[in-house]
Amino acid sequence: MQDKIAMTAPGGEALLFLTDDQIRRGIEAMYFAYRAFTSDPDLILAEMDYGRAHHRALHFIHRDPGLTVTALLDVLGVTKQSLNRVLRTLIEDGLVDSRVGRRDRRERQLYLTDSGTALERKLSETQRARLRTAFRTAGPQAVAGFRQVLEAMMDRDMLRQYRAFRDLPDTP
Amino acid sequence: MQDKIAMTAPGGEALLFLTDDQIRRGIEAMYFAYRAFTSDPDLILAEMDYGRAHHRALHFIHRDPGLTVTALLDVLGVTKQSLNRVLRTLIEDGLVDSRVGRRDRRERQLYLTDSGTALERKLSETQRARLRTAFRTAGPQAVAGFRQVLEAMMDRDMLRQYRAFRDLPDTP
DNA sequence: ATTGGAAAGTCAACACACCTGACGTAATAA
DNA sequence: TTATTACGTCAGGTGTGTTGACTTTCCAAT
Repeated sequence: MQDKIAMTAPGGEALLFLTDDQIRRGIEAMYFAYRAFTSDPDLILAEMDYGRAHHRALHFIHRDPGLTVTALLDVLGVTKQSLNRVLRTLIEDGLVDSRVGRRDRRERQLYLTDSGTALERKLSETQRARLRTAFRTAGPQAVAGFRQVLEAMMDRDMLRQYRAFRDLPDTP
Repeated sequence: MQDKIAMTAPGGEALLFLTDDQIRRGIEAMYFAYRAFTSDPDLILAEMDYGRAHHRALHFIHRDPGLTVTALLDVLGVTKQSLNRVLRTLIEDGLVDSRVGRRDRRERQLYLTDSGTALERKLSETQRARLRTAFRTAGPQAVAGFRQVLEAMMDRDMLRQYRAFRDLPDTP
């Protein structure tokens, strides 16, 4: 059941977990797991003519209420034209509130409305449920390894974004 | 550095790794890691008017040479119209060879040509390099956990596809 | 031998999410 | 005053996915 993961003596060369085949299995694991991971919210989103981009915007606005458009652009890594289309529909539909920046009035600070919060919760709950089950099944040690490997895969920029939010207040 | 992962006595309730915040971090880890994971091949693909769909087709044809269109459709989980557009360009460009099925002459069996093999290798090498580095950094225990959690996240169908290829010959 | 149906391929039309480039407006900073 | 930044928008394009309708090829059962 458990793959044999073995190391020879320190400095050894036969690191079974670095085999080409093991690496290939890692690649496919990423592919299939990510597909499963996005499938649940995709079903909900499709019903309301939204896509993953809407989900991502809701997620990061929820995580850091009051963040500016530029900050959101930065964390998502897309162009402003692309984000704007998504953001406009979310604002029109009353899920996101765009307020003039407090320090700098050029900036727009983004907040979820009540219904925006509700949809974000509904979408992420499906993913949380999946991850919770997977975490429980795999156990704490595996979860630690899961996060270690994923973090080691990230580029520096992404790792920075990933680590950025530890103890932020919910309302600035 | 290392997140505190703790369990109380068996049957305990304070499973820190199942905290809502820990789950959220898991969600973001998936998002950022997958983005990093696909960014390298995306750069290469963009240069040649290809996309991820082309990469995925090349990958699975490489993994299981001679598989039928239906089998590929099944593993990719897309419609035949969608796959066909991709497959047609790959065949036209001489990267994939489509041969009439041996058992059933209605079927098409798919093979990579030499240049197809070369491109698949070029694309996957970027991912393998990233994963190899991440695996080496995180260590064998973490890699085991990484795979355990990802497998636990998959749907049954995907897990079946994922497990399907262990000791297949390269040429049927 | 004819028929039913599966496998494969094709055409059309559409939606979504990304992109580049160019332009305009408002507000801060030099 | 001028330059820069932040934001929004128009236009045009690509890749990937969808439904629906249709034809051709071919195996298999009647």
